[in-house]
Amino acid sequence: MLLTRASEYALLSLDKIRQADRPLGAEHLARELSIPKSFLAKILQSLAKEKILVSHRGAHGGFAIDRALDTISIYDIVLAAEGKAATVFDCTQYEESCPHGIPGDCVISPFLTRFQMRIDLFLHELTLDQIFTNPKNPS
Amino acid sequence: MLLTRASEYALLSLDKIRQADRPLGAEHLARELSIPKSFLAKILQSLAKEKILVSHRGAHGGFAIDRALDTISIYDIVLAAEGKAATVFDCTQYEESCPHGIPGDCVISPFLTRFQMRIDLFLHELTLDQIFTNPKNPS
DNA sequence: GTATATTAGAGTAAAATACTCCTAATTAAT
DNA sequence: ATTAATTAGGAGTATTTTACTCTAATATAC
Repeated sequence: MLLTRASEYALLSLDKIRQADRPLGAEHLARELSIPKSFLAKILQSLAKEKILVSHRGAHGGFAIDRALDTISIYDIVLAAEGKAATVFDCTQYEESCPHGIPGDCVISPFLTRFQMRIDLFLHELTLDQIFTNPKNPS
Repeated sequence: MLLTRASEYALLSLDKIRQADRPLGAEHLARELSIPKSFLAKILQSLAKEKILVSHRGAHGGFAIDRALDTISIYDIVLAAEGKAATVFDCTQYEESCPHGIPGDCVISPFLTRFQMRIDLFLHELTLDQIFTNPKNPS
């Protein structure tokens, strides 16, 4: 799978946070979304570290969004949540056992590069405001 | 990662097989590509089962392609090699712990579906004859 | 009939994923 | 100031997936 639960949880949390008018705590979100609390906390911390969220410590603290939603790409969210970019296939990871010897320079490399570029483009162009069906404008 | 070594090995093998004028054995391919033999054998078997390759048992046996390359999509190759379709994120796998209760029906489902469709389309449209740089027409 | 192959199924080792837990550090309210 | 609420950080663990191996059976060319 290209994405893991970290991205799923990040996106579900961001949907709740964007609808709130105050910071939401990790525990609150975990309860509302039925997500393990300490796992979610880690993910929210990652999002904060990458400036997708702002975190407020202490009582009445929590996480909030202080950027325009159309400046936050899904690419960045996934990158932050997963801790690495979503890749089609990472040759460099198998450096020791690359059939061709030089990772990224075999007959399938052009295909992999093209495929990866498609995905990156899609995720870069897509922003937070685009992916959720707007609750203010229901069917 | 979206793809695993199974797909990598499948594509590398198919490149060799398409260039050969006789069936190539698993052992031969494994040696030439520096791929573990019994693992590659499994993958080739899967490709044969899905009619991407034809296999010939016994002496002078091996694997060959008896279809036009432009009728073999990368989608089918990946499906055969991996034993399942390449998915962005499979909610149904986590059925028991879906935050929303009904897998495939939450706020991120439209995004996931759209993303998956893009990938499927790309892999479906791309065929074996398109991904390799043609050795008969070098730079 | 023997050497050369694929086929089938079960089993295993290593790596990635999906978490937990504990101990700070920080801040709001009292 | 003290306390309660909350994030931050690091280390550790369980489960699942990936990436394989091995053995026995079956088929084929010569």
